Amino acid sequence: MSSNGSRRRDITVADVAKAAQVSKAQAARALGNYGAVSQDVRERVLAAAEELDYRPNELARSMNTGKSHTIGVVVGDIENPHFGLATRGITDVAKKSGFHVILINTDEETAAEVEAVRVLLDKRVDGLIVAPASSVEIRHLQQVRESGRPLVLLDRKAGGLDVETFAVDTGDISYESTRYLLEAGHRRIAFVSTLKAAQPYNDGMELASSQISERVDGMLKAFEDHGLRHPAGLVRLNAGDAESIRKITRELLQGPDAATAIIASDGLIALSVVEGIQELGLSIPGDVSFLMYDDFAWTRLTTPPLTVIAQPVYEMGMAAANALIRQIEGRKAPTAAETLKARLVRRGSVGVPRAAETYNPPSSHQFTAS
Amino acid sequence: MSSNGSRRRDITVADVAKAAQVSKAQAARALGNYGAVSQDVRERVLAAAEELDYRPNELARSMNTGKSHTIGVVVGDIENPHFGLATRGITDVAKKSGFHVILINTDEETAAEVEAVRVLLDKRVDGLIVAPASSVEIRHLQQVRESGRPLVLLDRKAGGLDVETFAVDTGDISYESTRYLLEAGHRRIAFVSTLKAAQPYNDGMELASSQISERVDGMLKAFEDHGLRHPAGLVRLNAGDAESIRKITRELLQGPDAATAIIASDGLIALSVVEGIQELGLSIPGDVSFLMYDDFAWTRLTTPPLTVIAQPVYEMGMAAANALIRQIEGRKAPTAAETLKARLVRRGSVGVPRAAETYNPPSSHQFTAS
DNA sequence: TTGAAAGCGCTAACAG
DNA sequence: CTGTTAGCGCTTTCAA
Repeated sequence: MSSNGSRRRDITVADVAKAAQVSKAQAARALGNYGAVSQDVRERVLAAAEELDYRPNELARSMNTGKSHTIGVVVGDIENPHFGLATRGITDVAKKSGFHVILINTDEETAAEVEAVRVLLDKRVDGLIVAPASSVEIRHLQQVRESGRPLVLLDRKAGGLDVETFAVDTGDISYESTRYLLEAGHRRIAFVSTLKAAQPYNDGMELASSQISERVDGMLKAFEDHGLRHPAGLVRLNAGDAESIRKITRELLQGPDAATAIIASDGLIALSVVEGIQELGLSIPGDVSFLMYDDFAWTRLTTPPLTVIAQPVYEMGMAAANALIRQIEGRKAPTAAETLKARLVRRGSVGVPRAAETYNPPSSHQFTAS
Repeated sequence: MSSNGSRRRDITVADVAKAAQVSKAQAARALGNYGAVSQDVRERVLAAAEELDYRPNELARSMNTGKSHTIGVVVGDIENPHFGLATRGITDVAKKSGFHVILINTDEETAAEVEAVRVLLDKRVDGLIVAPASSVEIRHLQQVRESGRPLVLLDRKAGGLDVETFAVDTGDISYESTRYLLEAGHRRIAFVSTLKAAQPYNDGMELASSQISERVDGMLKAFEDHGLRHPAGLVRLNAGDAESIRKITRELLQGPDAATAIIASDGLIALSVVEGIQELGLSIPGDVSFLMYDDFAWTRLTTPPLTVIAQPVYEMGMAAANALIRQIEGRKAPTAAETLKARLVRRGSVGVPRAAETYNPPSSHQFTAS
């Protein structure tokens, strides 16, 4: 009965209305679940719709209501589990609230991000969640604000932009972690990040990522408070593909001024740094200590298991989505914003540096003190 | 000049037309880049658009043209790097062709998948890429086909559905891997999968996933060709969360009939299985041999590095997206479909089983023969 | 080339 | 409650 075979044209409210012998308006009301419809009419319409296998055209609906029930998400790299998890947090919350998610990848290019935001706006998404590639180039985000469309920032802050932002505060944890390494006796502590920069890092340089700049600052401050100065050349940016990361690792670990500890700025970097260390035939933590951001499951499987900075990434995604949806629905912000705190998980990859052993011999090679 | 301040209403073609002193139709033609427009008009319109900061309403555009330049992607679990990578392949290709991607997660629930497909269709996506949670419950996919909307399957086949499918053929590689283990002397080879099933696995049971059923079949066939019968109780399904996987691992590895080798069906399972093994204080490959599907970077960092079945996941995503876009644009299928082949990467997690050592003492503990 | 006018499928006023 | 009549912003006839 309902097999329309090669019928090309979609069934519309008009068709349903005709079949149910009511006006288009009544059919639409019954179907769209708004306005006033008698029980009788509703039943006839719904039955007809069922019979005809009617499917509403959400585009037409959105055009009228102005709502698409879709939120746009812009991230740097979906392939990075950090964003994979955050995205999962977003989609889980979105689904629960009846929102759909359009995802766009930027490869951490601001140009791609500008384009992505534009496209999403053109598609009339109800709101945007953006993990800005740069904390500085934010004109396009400013414009989103001005357009009045809800916007929430994820993972990174953007200076001078008045937007709800959900980013783990890594300044404190960077400080804490660095102190931990300093107390273990490390002085040559390296930090490796993918952050793109025109020049190699030098002291006091402006970093375009709030995350990275927080981390570097935290590290420098820890040194300072320790009465020390962070040695030059140990903050390495532009750690892009696996090959370049391994190269950086080799450079960091060879020569008389080799680093005794390396901090990897994310899980993808970590993978290549550890590979690089292994390639050099060095052992962790015997020869080099190692610390990384993000607590992925695999970090517990290496020998030794890795000491990591755990970040509530999934929660961050959830919080961002919740906030955005709240904005979309015009509800007020809760009085107390949840805080997203990172945590240092001490496992086995941090030890006492070789040089320190002579004047500060530890009972065990592994460093586990406070 | 162009600061409209608190202007709420969006700029439309009508506004641009007025500003450019041409008809709405002409403005639309110039803006939409179709129809015939004189050089003069085009310039005036474009200038006016620029001046007013006009942005087309893609919804309205889509409603007329029927094309949304958007493809819908439905996967079981974005958090699983397997899909993360595949999704990356899809989005990369999509972007290059000017398509956008709407992503929906199903948690491997068919009900959620049915809903996801419906939503995407309602949103009038130009085409769909689905990684079906079940190879059996495919009515909704059948309906997509019937509706005439382009559809491509990813990662898993769906029996009896005439659809272009991009899935790595894991039957052969399963056979090969099992033979590899058999030749090393293993007889009690376990296979752990997340596949949801009402009952524990028993011989000849119908599996709802083409992937898993291929893998199990390949394994059984290898045993058969070896003149053996695969022992009962070693194919374990329903390996959901980390806890249940560790429990399964413990069960598999304890008692007189313990497995001597475990094959993990994906990277997420692998993580927990290896943890489970470590918790039992067993060593790989000394006490248990281990093999897993998917070659993630971390598998090279464990001690020993893990022997894996590498799958061209990114390529799979790319191929699926290319095929879908080709269908959408109405181009013919290429004569030769690319094949997606898995590859056994022998590293250090497969050895000779304890029992076999007595009558077949290997020179080294590690098994590396062909 | 151009412009007027008629839709796309739906929601939203406005009378009954 | 119900139906009629306008739109939403754009594309697409169809004449001019």
